[in-house]
Amino acid sequence: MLVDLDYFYAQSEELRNPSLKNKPVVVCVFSGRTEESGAVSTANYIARGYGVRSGMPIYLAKKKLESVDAAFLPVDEKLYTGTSDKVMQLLRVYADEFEQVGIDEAYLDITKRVQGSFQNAENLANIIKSELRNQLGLTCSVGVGPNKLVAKIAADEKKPDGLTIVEPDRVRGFLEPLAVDRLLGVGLKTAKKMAAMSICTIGDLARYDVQRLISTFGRTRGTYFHNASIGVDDEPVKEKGEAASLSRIATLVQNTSDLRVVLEKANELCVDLYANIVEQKRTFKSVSIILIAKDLSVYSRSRTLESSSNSLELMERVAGELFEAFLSENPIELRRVGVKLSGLSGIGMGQKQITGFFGSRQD
DNA sequence: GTATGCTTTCGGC
DNA sequence: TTACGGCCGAAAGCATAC
Repeated sequence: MLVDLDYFYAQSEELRNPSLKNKPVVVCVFSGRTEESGAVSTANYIARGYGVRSGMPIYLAKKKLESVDAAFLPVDEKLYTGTSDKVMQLLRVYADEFEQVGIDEAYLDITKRVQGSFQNAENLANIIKSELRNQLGLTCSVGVGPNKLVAKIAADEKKPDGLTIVEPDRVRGFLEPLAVDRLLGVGLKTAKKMAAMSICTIGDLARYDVQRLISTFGRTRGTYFHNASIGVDDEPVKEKGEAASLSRIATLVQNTSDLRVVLEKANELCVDLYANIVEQKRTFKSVSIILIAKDLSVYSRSRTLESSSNSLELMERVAGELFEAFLSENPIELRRVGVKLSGLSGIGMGQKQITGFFGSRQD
């Protein structure tokens, strides 16, 4: 079962301030460049009715709502994390195995407790929906299926406040007419590539020769696409560990190719990241930089250290060198810059390394 | 050949 | 027609090690 909270950020705002419920609510990431620059994070369904969508420039969302009394609110991550924690605590109780995905979704393996019965699963889904509504005042959309892949697509089928059950013998028929981009891993680029191969629906994909898929998309993705198209998926519902990377990205006040301006911002991001790794008592092994040009094209560069570190000075130095090297080779105007730390591990360390070590001894 | 590590890009929310 | 965030993980593509 997949439980997906509806228009989560905007719904959290409605929960805090119920007077928002009868008007368009647009939760925005303001970049700080000008009064209105930035993008829409989430909008409630009233705003969506006016054509507002996630990722849309705020300017455009305002234009679509210019004649309406609408609320444009800045993201309040603390509020949403608090709401999310309560939701997850509630959901966890109903699962044999539980896996939170992002801030607003969770997979629940309920096979054992419903004894494999989809009728029992439907009843449980309805109980969960009522509990979320009555205890927390939130609506969600739920998908139930024989595996994670089908549950996910089922949950997307009816929103908001939906419930879609897909029993095993209905899986093929359910997926067949849907657009390929409903599959996880098929975004704009892959969908275009598939369209050029006359693959538009999941059914088209299911009928396509596996070997051709593999030669076009590679072994891993080709096989995945084929299995996904016929609803085959054996990914377990499994608790996630700590995040493997930590990043900060920010928009510059003006586009620039001036290294000094970039480094000033980069160092701010490093300080923020440093506070985070100190708080989490973690170290980093790689430092990456992310560069977004004025035309919104994205670049990244990274360097792996010889040993793990928790030093702010080293982080700033490596990021600085990467920016310097990039800009001297590509003197382009930048709009946004970011810094990412990966290869994260706890200080003292070694859980992963130790299991990896013993695991590799077997052959 | 297979496994592993690193860098870059893609895609989801 | 333009306009435009901030994260995260997965996978590709390449190099090197076994």
